[in-house]
Amino acid sequence: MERVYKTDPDSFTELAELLKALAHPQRLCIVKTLCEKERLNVGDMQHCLGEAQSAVSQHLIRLKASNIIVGKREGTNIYYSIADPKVRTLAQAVINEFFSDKE
Amino acid sequence: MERVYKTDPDSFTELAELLKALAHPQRLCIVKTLCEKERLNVGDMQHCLGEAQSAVSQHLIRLKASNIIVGKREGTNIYYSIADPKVRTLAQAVINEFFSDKE
DNA sequence: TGTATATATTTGAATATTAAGATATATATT
DNA sequence: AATATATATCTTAATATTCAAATATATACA
Repeated sequence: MERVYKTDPDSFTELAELLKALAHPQRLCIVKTLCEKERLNVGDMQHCLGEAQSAVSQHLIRLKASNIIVGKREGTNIYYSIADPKVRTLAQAVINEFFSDKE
Repeated sequence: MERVYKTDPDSFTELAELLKALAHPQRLCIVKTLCEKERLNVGDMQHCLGEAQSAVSQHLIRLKASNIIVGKREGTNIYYSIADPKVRTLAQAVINEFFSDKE
């Protein structure tokens, strides 16, 4: 009996987690905007998303837990930004690829 | 009161669905391999994944439902392949981006 | 027709995700 | 200290995902 190919699903666990964290309309919206704007506080995102405060906050926590964003407190606000260049590149690649050539 | 930005989360619904379908280790494994091999039948994937037949079948159905793959019956086998070039490009971009520069 | 092989579907249980409302915490200002 | 603002956490209910086992279907072949 012959194996046609051999690949290890375990090696995809981390990427699957990352994609899962991105795979939500509001989180994608947050990430895309952060890719463009560098940093935003939660209130700004609420305006953008038209979402309940707790919902936005939970999405941010999810994104932070997946190391997609980081938050920095400044006074009463917390400013979020993309955690690292690699994530930014990946997120932008996905979004651009998807929205490009909608011909 | 001033809006800092305005983006519509709804426009991300479709992309979120796509990413959600990809966001599973075994499905990523399937998709990556299909990107490289053009086409595979279910039995081959089972060998690759080391998964129960029903699990593999259900992942394939999920991927098919999200228009990521298509299946073509040939006799007793069903051969799956990536549904369209755009999905292939996107999937490859994600995977390459993620696994590249693991320096 | 009967049987083997490849694949799909159904079902059920465990777990995860989501959203909303209520409450809590941290900081700032008076 | 009291109050306001920004954000987080907890709780609950609804919904979705996952996997495995059992069963069903489709094709091929004797």
